[in-house]
Amino acid sequence: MSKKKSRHAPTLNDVARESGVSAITVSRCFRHPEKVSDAVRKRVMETVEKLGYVPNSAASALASRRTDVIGLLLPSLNNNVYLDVVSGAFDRAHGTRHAIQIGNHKYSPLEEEKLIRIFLQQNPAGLIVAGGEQTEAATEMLREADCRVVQIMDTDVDPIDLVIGLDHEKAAAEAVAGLQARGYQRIGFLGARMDTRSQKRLSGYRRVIGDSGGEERIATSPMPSSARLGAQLLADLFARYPDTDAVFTNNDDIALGAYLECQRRAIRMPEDFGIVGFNDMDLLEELNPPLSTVRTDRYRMGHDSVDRLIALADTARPEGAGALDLGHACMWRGTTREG
Amino acid sequence: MSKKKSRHAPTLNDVARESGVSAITVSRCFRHPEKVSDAVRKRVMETVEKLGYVPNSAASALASRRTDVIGLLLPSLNNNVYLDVVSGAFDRAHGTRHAIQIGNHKYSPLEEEKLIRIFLQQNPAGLIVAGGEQTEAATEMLREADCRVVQIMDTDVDPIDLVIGLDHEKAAAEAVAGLQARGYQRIGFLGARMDTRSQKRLSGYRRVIGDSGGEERIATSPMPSSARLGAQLLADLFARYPDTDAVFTNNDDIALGAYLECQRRAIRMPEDFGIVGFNDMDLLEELNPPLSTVRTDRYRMGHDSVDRLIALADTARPEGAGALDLGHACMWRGTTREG
DNA sequence: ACGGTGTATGATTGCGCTGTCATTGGCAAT
DNA sequence: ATTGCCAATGACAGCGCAATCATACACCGT
Repeated sequence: MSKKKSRHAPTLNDVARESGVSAITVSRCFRHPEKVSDAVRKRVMETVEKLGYVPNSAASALASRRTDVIGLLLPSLNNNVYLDVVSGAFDRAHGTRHAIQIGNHKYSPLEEEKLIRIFLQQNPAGLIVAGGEQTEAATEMLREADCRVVQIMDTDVDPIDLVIGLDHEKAAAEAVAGLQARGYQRIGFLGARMDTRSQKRLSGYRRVIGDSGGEERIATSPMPSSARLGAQLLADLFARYPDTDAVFTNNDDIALGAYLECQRRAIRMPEDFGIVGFNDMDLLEELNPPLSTVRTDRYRMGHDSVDRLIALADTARPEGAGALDLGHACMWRGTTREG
Repeated sequence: MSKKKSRHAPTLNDVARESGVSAITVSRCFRHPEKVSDAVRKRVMETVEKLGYVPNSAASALASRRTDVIGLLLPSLNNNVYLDVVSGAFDRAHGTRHAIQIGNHKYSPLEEEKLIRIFLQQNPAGLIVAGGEQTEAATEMLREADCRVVQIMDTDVDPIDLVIGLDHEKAAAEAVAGLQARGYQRIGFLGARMDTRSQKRLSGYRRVIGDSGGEERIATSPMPSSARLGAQLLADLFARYPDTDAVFTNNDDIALGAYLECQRRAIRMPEDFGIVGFNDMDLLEELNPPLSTVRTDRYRMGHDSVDRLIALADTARPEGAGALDLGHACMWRGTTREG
């Protein structure tokens, strides 16, 4: 039985024997390279290369009670917004020993709670949640978790370890105020799905409209956002407020739908009607006229949260939980008049 | 030391003790439920529920030399096409013990080879590759792999276990023939990135144009596709072939760019110019006029490949590798004349 | 009553790695 | 030379589970 086992991946022991060191030293070359002398590490790494050794992550996880998995819990996978987050996260994790594992709870807090439980049970290296409306139990689990947690998308959530996002209320307020500054006076709000972030954008809209003594003109739907829905919402808004002269929308899909509806109705943009979207998906800039929107940096949210998680892995929960505001940028383009 | 350990997830042994059975029986309740009597299984499952036991996947993987991970190797994460695949894969895996792990090789065969090696080393439950242009070594590894492999996107690749996709050459040919049937006579091809699948679409175009004795009018770019590039490619094509009266494009991004460029040039669609895209992303149908395209079912590719992999897990490599053609559908809409 | 057959359950072992603690040897301070 | 200290390395045990083989028992036909 102690013959050479063919077709069998080399183990840590194989590398150790071949390099003339003990197994634990080989292990250290991977986990704590600073604790191994340069000479030995070099020799070991050459053997690793030669044998094509790849650490067995299951064994490592079992022994250390810690996986190299970073969980990424998202509310949707049908949405470009989260695709950008995923893309940033994967780019940062690439080449490290960390793997990103995605969970999709489809905007269901209960589902999210279940996913958090499952993920935490596997002792992830870190967890990224794009939440904002977790259940009590979920929040409690995250607080008790013995891995660092990054909350992304919003900045105004109760922070656990680190928050990376932007202030949706403020961004919306700025967009609406920008519309006013550009001479639009009867500004409406179009929103779909109306999750917590959409609610924040709505309240930013409300604040500015309220402060200026204007009338709220709101059309929303619980449906997921789409261009088609955007067109319907605009139609709905016009039915109720025919003199509306601009809309700020929940997101770019809705904005695009409104934009296309305006084209169908031969409403001139930006002269007679203004539109501002939210997120700045690539396409908008190519339209004629290009669509104004609020740019957000989703890629960086994904990228930076993984980056921080790798840096913070195996550290204790920091005293003061931090917030990293990635900000936003209003992109005033062809669907709004000059300021 | 044998006090009750607080803050410690219950293990299989805890469940076993609590239910009055042995550990292996509890294990069997999860892995091979049919081998346990109903009465015992019910009792065990109640205990599982009561203690909130969740199997430790690292330990399971180590002991069984098999993880519950299904690898999904993709060439891009900046693309709606693959997002749909991901979405389908996650939906199918949801609620099973299987986890999807994504790898993004960014259209680099060498990177893909590296990812395949890393994934295989962890003994995945299955592997999904959206390839078509693997390196020799990569193909060899997949053939030798002791997990089932599903190749998606194309049907005309050399199959390993199972192929799920569509015939891009045929789909393209049908689209171009459709343009001809609708009276367009000087049809161009617009393509970006020109990976293998794009090449197949191009050769479908070439075949039909050649068969009809027409002239090839081709504008391509190695850049990733985008609406902006689509506009440029159309401009390029017009510069060389001013009398072109229709284009079939590599994908919808390019089609959209061409569409917008036509709008800018005030070229009337479908009367004076026809456009057909590829993939059918949601947005197209909302445009004025709605954009004609070839519909492909990416969601189902993701969904079904996970489905098959779960069914085939732990089975031997089938004798005759199968191919599942999900087909396509030409969506003749507003950018092409009536047939 | 008997052996044969099949089903349900258990005992043992080890998967590959890393945490912990022990050991070694070199070197500076005394 | 002695002590103390630190850096580098090693021995050992065990993480939680499932494969394997062993065992117990019910049930069958003869």
